Amino acid sequence: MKENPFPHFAAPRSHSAKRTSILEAAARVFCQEGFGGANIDLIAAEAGVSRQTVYNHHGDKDNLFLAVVKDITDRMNAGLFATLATFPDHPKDLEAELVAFAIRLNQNCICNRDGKFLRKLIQTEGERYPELFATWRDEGPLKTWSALAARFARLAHTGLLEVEDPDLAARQFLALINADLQVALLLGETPTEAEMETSARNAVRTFLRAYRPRVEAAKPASATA
Amino acid sequence: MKENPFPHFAAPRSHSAKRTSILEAAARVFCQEGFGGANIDLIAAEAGVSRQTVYNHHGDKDNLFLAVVKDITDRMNAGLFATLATFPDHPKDLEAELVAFAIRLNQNCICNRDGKFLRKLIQTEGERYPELFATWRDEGPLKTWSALAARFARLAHTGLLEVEDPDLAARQFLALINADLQVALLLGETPTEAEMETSARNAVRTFLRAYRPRVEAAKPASATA
DNA sequence: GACGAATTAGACAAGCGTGTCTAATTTTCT
DNA sequence: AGAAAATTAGACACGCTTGTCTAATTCGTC
Repeated sequence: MKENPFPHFAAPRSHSAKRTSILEAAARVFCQEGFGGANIDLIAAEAGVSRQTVYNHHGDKDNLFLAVVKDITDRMNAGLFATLATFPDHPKDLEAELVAFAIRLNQNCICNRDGKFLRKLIQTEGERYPELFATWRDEGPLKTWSALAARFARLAHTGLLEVEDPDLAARQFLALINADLQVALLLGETPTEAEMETSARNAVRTFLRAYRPRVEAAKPASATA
Repeated sequence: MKENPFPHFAAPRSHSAKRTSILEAAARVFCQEGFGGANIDLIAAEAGVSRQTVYNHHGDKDNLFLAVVKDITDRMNAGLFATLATFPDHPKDLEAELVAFAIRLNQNCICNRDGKFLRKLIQTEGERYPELFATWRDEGPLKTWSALAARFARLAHTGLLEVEDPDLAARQFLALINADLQVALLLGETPTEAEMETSARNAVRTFLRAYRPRVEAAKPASATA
């Protein structure tokens, strides 16, 4: 059925690949049906695996669900911080680079498959597993906000922005980024690239109108950087 | 078990009151468990009604679910437009009145029980009943945006704001209002009044910094009004 | 008080989903 | 090739849920 081109090197068919496959299928099904409506036979079928194998890998349904959430939150947080690392610390053109950053954030974190899944799982099962998602919140959004706030504070320090409360600025930046996408996201739709770009452009324009220094032009960093 | 103080006047015990009671209980259970996990026995018990009565009023589970969604969306939209009607069209103190309006919006529409239920139901079952929630979107958010946009356009016309795209301003206003509450809402928590007030204040300050006329002071209304 | 309609508790069949077990097969390692 | 481990299909028991049905009871009305 399948020839492995690296028979010596690659064990990755049976065990770990199946594990991944199960987690992905489970994520899909849990998201579409909710925990109560999810069906292990269906998960096994979508993963191309027998039901027993699902039980072998993750004891029972609860355990499988926990594994799915952990898997997604880990990937989500990794993507989040990877994208945060691309924040324009020394911008030549602040507006354009913030727009590009906002687009990356939307594409790689908020609007992608993991983002959609996580949002839905949290909304659906958040009250059933409070501590589970409390962990996620502390490790994900809270740290994201601090990290983003620190970047804005630094930009403020160089005079490019005028920010009293960097944490607030970070939250509002993220809120504005999604202002145009909220309903689509709520309904589970995935915005087009054009929509994400427009949304980012609108958000950054308003953000900068609110947070750019008001009177005298302070533009020291763009040349030195 | 229960004495009716107006035995002549009030028939409203058997039929219509039970109907309401069932819808409320069903809303609670559908929200907590999702459609798949919801249990009609539990709904009947929470409504203080026998299972058969549930089936008498709404044929089957699907029908009951549709009735619940219709009930909530109707109430939600009514509350939304009632609150929109309190928009400060002729403000003495624009910032303070916008803050008060934002608080009303959050308290009466976004953070209340119906708002929470609707958000969760849409997220949970939106893909199962696309046309159902498409109707909601067209009747609710879309009309809300237009209405709010029209108000902002009017304020811009009087010179109190400087708005190029009123629809965008409306979307961003709503996004900013929830910037500080997003995670709590996602997790199904209900923010305290103090949190809602702070969130509203922060939102309006930033909104006005972005949308208040920039250079020459156009402040005709505050004195004349 | 009596009638009719609604409600109730409970039993019931049918179907589905979980989780276990077994025996046969495939895959991986030596 | 041969041993050990993982995977598979299928059967199975068990419990839960939906939706129907019936007989008894309550409620509102006349």
